Amino acid sequence: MNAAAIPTRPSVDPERIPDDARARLLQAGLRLFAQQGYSKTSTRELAEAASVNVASISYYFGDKAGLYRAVFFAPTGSPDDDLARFVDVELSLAQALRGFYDGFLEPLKQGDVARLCMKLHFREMLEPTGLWAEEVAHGIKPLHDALLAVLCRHFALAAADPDLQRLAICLAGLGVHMHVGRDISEQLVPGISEGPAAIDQWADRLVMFGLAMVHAEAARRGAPLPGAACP
Amino acid sequence: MNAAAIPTRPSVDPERIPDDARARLLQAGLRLFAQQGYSKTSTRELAEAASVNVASISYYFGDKAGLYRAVFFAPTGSPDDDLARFVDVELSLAQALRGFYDGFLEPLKQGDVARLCMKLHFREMLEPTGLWAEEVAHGIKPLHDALLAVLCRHFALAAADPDLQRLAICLAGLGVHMHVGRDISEQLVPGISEGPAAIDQWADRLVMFGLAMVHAEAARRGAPLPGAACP
DNA sequence: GAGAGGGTTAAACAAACGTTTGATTCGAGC
DNA sequence: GCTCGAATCAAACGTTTGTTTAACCCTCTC
Repeated sequence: MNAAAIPTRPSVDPERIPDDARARLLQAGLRLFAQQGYSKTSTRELAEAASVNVASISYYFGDKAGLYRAVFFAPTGSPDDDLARFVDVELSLAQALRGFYDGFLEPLKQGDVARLCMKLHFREMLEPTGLWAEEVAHGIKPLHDALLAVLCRHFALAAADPDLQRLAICLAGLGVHMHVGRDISEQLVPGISEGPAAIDQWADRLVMFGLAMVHAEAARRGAPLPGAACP
Repeated sequence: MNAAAIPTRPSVDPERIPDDARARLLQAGLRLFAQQGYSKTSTRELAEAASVNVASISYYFGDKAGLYRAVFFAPTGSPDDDLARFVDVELSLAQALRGFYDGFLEPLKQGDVARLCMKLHFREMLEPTGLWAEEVAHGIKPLHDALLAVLCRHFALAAADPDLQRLAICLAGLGVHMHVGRDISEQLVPGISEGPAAIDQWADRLVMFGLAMVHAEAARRGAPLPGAACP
């Protein structure tokens, strides 16, 4: 079927939460794709979970891949919002790191939707498709570059060198691991990430650990930062 | 077909590297399952990659899932080896962390086999099946507990509290991220993880960052460790 | 009331899937 | 020379896959 023939979201009323077939398909798609992956989720399973007919998938999204694309790029909180949390030049290093990790952890405090959305994105990490490349370019690369810029500023560097890249990757790694390793952490230490209070405590620790890593890198360079733990 | 009828590995000669159909299937299975996942890999694709007939899969492993199981639990370097690297009570904290992260990073220095094996395991992390639970119990839990024991010793604690658990999870997170986020790191900073020399440099940094995190936690507790950066 | 058209439905489609079958080849053992 | 069993093969099995078809509601418009 011609892609141009696919009907767009009918009657886009931002005021009322839509509960039509299209919305239910997006909802079911997010849950099923995130929980069991693309290939293991059949169109009939999707249709049944959304309480719609199988044909609705191709009717609204062209095909199964179209539904997946729509789910993947569904409103996931603008990446600019995450950037705004920590790029401000007025922010101290600790404040910037706080904003950086808040961007990672806040979705965990919200409902299952945001969590499933994250899981879906991280799933693409292991089986890179075309979508993931786009996500890296538009969602992750800007975040990484922004973090590098913040670090450069505090290190008084004109440009990032490999060691600063490694620091940035490790800082991000702490945040990534909160999502990727969440289930296994819960299995090892039940309740360690359960509830908003626990997430807030994680944020405190991530900031503390991140700060320690930055100061360690500064010390290695022989140029301790102002406000370091040991002046 | 009865499971008991599945022929076990014929003529187990540890001296000679076997190149029979069974071995080639395991090899192809590791590569294909790790690269594109279980569902996206068809039996015909496996058979063609291994240059064997499709029927050989059910002949040697019962079914496709049996081949996957065999690949998953194939000799992946005993978990005890990883433990032995850092549990020695004689080791300093820095030495223990060095051993801990070496266990994570050494597979990255070896050939593709070890790397694919890691990828296969981390893939199970996102779609937990029965196999993953077993891997957690036998491969990851001991590692986590051993790391906790080392930390307890250096912190002079009788038992681990939640904050020590968080520290251990973050320390492990740095190692995990080296595998999970490797591809994307390479995409963000080409060459950052290419070659054994780069991996060694990563090991140095991970130890440094890990040490900084431990010391930060000690400082937070108001009980700096001996040998801290700022006595 | 006739017509139009978006939305939904059950049924059917070809293709691909995992698995099984039965025949064939090969080499060792008696 | 013969048998037996392990190993391999092409072919076919029945199921499930994603997708499409054509008919069928509805609710509006004229």
